[in-house]
Amino acid sequence: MAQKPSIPKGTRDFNSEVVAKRSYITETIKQQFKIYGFQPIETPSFENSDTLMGKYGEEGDRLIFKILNSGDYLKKISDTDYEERSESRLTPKISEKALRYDLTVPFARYVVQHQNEIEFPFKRYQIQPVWRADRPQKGRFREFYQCDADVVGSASLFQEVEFIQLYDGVFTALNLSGTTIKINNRKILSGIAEVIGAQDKLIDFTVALDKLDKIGEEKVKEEMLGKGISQVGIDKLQPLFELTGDFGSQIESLKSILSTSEIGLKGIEELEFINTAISSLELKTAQLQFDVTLARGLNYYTGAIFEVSAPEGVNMGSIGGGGRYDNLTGIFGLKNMSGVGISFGLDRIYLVLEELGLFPESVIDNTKVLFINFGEDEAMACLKAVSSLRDNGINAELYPDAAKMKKQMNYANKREIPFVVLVGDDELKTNSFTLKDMSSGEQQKLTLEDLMTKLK
RNA sequence: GUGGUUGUAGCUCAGUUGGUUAGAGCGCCGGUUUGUGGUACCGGAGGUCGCCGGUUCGAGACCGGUCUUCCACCCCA
Repeated sequence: MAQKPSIPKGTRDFNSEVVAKRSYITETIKQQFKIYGFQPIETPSFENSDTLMGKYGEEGDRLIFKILNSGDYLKKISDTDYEERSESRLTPKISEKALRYDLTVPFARYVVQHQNEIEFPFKRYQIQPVWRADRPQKGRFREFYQCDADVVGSASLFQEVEFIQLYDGVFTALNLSGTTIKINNRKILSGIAEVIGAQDKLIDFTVALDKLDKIGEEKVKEEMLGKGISQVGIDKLQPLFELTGDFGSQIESLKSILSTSEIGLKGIEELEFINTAISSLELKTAQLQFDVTLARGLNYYTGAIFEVSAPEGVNMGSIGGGGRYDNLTGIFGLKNMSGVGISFGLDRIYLVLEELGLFPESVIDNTKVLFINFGEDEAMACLKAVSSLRDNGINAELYPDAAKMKKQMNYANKREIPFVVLVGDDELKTNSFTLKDMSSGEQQKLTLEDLMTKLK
């Protein structure tokens, strides 16, 4: 055999069964998106590099797949540029396009570009693949799907409330109960940074705090100290590490820490509003949890931030995330356009549903009946019947060759087709159809009409 | 980007300190059975041992590189 072909690292082929299961998830999500009033849009798989670069931080830029210019892309490079071997100077000259890294930034670009045609507040959803040049590992691919819903043009906190309901709605519809929607507020993080005198180190501070449940209190403090946050400041954080109790009481203790920070108190006020609303509306299967360590890497969030974790016992990173961004369209020149959005990680949700055995049996829309081929005349009669079945929405097929009976039956068996129809000499003469139930082995002679009703 | 791990038949995997012609189970194809699948029995096909190079009289096995798998870190869906 020749050298086997292959696909790039971190990409996957999907067989029919996987496609059926994946589309079960996306259809469920779509349905919920529509119920909440979101309309679909799509954007190109690649954008101009400057649309994407610099929007996800240094780490993000490194993970963006760059597309090499067409033609003789080295022609215009000067000798000095070439000799310098500076990646950051050379890359923009040989690559002017890049694969999209998420759906949020292209969406912001879309809103700014089409602002005059859009009715605000604008509610859109988008289900498309994104690409990241990451190293693959569990639940992590280089090509994966995001399912995003965003609203721009409204600063109302009711949007946040509705998004939490939407999360709950989707996971309930997928029969995935026990998810936890973690919520925090960027303003609270800013407030804390302010109180401990580390406003300028907000990112370092949040990245370190985010690791609390993973590496523990001491290591977090070490990392903060290492990043240049003062010991005095870190000591002020102590109450943070001792936060306990329910949503309400955690917020009360935070209030005292943040009493001197205007922005911090604003964040708390927002959280309280959302929590009160959700408490009175009630969630179906998900649980809303305040998590002060929740940071989320993307630096465009300015208000609420969300992250959804799978039910306890399933080892999987977050299966969804999102938040409020007050100025995302600002980077493309449209000011004062607050937005908030959430994302579902299709590929990870798939892995979770698979692990918990939550896919319904019926997701695969298999052929219902196979007509055995006995020869040209018989096949012709079969095709007529097949056509009427198809007209009635019954998945039917005719075995294309007059192969041996055993081979044809075997095919039906392997494909798990539940019924076969036999039309030979006898049936041709009497204009009838012998229907065989593959699981019981029973068979009976029927008219076309009876066949139709049996298979419906 | 850092560290580890994996690759032998379509699939799951054996293969001893380097030594003849690389094996098993399942699957596949054919037959027993020319209008009846699953079971049984019989027979058969299928491998440049991921790829490139090195050491050796001799490499599936040892060494280097590379690609790939999975995992952890970083970061993230």
